[in-house]
Amino acid sequence: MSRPDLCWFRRDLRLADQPMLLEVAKEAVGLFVLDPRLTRGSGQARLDYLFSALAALDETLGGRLVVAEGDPARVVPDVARELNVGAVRCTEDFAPYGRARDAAVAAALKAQGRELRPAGSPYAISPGRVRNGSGNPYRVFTPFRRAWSAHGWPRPAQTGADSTRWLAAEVSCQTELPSPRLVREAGEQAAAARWTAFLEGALAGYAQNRDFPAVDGTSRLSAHLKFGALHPRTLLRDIAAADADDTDKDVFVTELAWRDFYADVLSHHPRTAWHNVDRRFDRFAWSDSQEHFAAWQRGETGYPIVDAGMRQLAAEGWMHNRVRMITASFLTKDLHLPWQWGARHFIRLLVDGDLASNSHGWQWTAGTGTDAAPYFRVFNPTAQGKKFDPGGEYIQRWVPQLRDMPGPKAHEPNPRPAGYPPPIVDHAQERAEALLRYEAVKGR
DNA sequence: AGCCTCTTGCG
DNA sequence: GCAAGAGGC
Repeated sequence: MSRPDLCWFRRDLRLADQPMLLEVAKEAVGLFVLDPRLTRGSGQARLDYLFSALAALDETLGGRLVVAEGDPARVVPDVARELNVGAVRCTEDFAPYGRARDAAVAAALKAQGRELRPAGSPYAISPGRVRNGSGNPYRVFTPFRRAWSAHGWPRPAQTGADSTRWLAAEVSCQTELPSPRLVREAGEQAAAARWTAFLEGALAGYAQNRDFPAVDGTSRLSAHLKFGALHPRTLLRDIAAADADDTDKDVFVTELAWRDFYADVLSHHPRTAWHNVDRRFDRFAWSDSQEHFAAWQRGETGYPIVDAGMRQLAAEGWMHNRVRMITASFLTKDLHLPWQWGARHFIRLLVDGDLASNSHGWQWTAGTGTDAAPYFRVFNPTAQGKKFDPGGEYIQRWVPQLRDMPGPKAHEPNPRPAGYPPPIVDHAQERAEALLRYEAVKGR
C-alpha cells in the first residue's frame, strides 16, 4: 500500500462538499494544529465548539485525525516526517491573511523535500470570482449581489461515507483530544440536521422573524459554515428547491451573498481585516476608556438590549445578528471606542467568529467599511430594543435583574432594580458627540 | 441593515 | 394631537 497523504485542515475542520477535498480525504491522514494564542484568548463556549468539531472530524476520518499544538511551521513538517507521508495538502483559506504563515510552512516542508499543495476551500463560494464590467472586484454590495446571482455556482459534490475509502494508516503522534463538553452539536451530521430543521421550520417567515432576537427565527448555521461542516453551495441548491415563500428564500440567499461579499472584499484587501477600509477614518479621534470597554464587555452599560447581547455572547459564544449590530453601534458611536476593540472581543468569544464577516460587519456598523452604513446612522439602543424585542423577552432571558420588567418597560427600567446599573453614558449626548467627531474627518 | 426634526393633512 | 412623508445628518 502506498504512503498516505497528509491533509492539513487549517481553520476549516470538515470536508464539506468540495470534490477536491473529498478526493484528498480518501487517501489522507488529517492534521489540525491548535494555535496556542487562539486557544488562550478564547471563551469557553468557543473552545467547547472547537473541541466538539475536532471530535466530529476525527470520527469522519476514521480516527485518523492528528491534533497538535504549536507553530504550524514546526508542527506540520514534524508530523509529515513522523508519519512518513507522501503529499502534504492543505485546505485553502479563502483569504490571504495566512500567507506569511503558509510560506513558512511551505519552506519548512521544502527542506524535507516535500511540497505543500492546496486542496480546495470549504469556506465560501465566490471569493475572487465575481468581477464587474471593467474586470474589477465590487466595493458595493447591491451590484455584487446581482452579479453573484447572475454568475451561477456549481452544485455541491455528492457526499456520503459510502464513497469514501479510508487508509488503514497507523497514527502514532495523536494528541489526546480534550473531552468535548458539548455546548452545541458540531460536525457534518449536526449541521445537516440543523439545516433540515430550518428548511422545514423557521424558513417560513424568515424575512420577518430574523430580526427578533427573542424568536428562534434564524438558521443558526454560522458556526457550521465557519468550520466547513456545511458548504454554502449545498444551501443554495436546497433553498432553490425548497417549497417556501419567495421573499423568505431571497432574503436568506442575500445573507449568504453578504458572507461571500465580505470574503471577496477581504481576499482583495487583506489589510482591511484590522484596518479601516475608508482611510479618512485613520485620523478619527477614538476614545480609549478601559472602564467603558470593560463595562461593555461585561454587559453592564445600563442599556438593557446591549447588556443582554453582551451577556449572551459571554454565556453562549453566540449573539443574535440584530443585537450584534446594536452592541457594535453602541461601542463605536456611544462609547467612541475603536471598532477593532469590539471585533477582537467578538472573534475571541464567537463560536462562528469569522475574520471576514466579523471585521467587515464591524466596519459596516462603524461606518469605516466598504459599502458601510454612513457614519451618521446611529442606532438608538432603546428604540431598537422596543422595536425588535417589544415583549422584552430577550432582555428577561439574559438580564435576570430585569425579570420583573415586562414589555417595553424592560428597555427603560424605571426605577432601576437593585443590581442593575444606570446608563454609563447618555445616548442623545453621545450621538451628538459622534456626529461632531465625524464632521472633523469627513470630506478630507 | 437609522434617527431626528419639521411639515402637512386631518380633525 | 397625531400619523405619514421628506430631507438632513
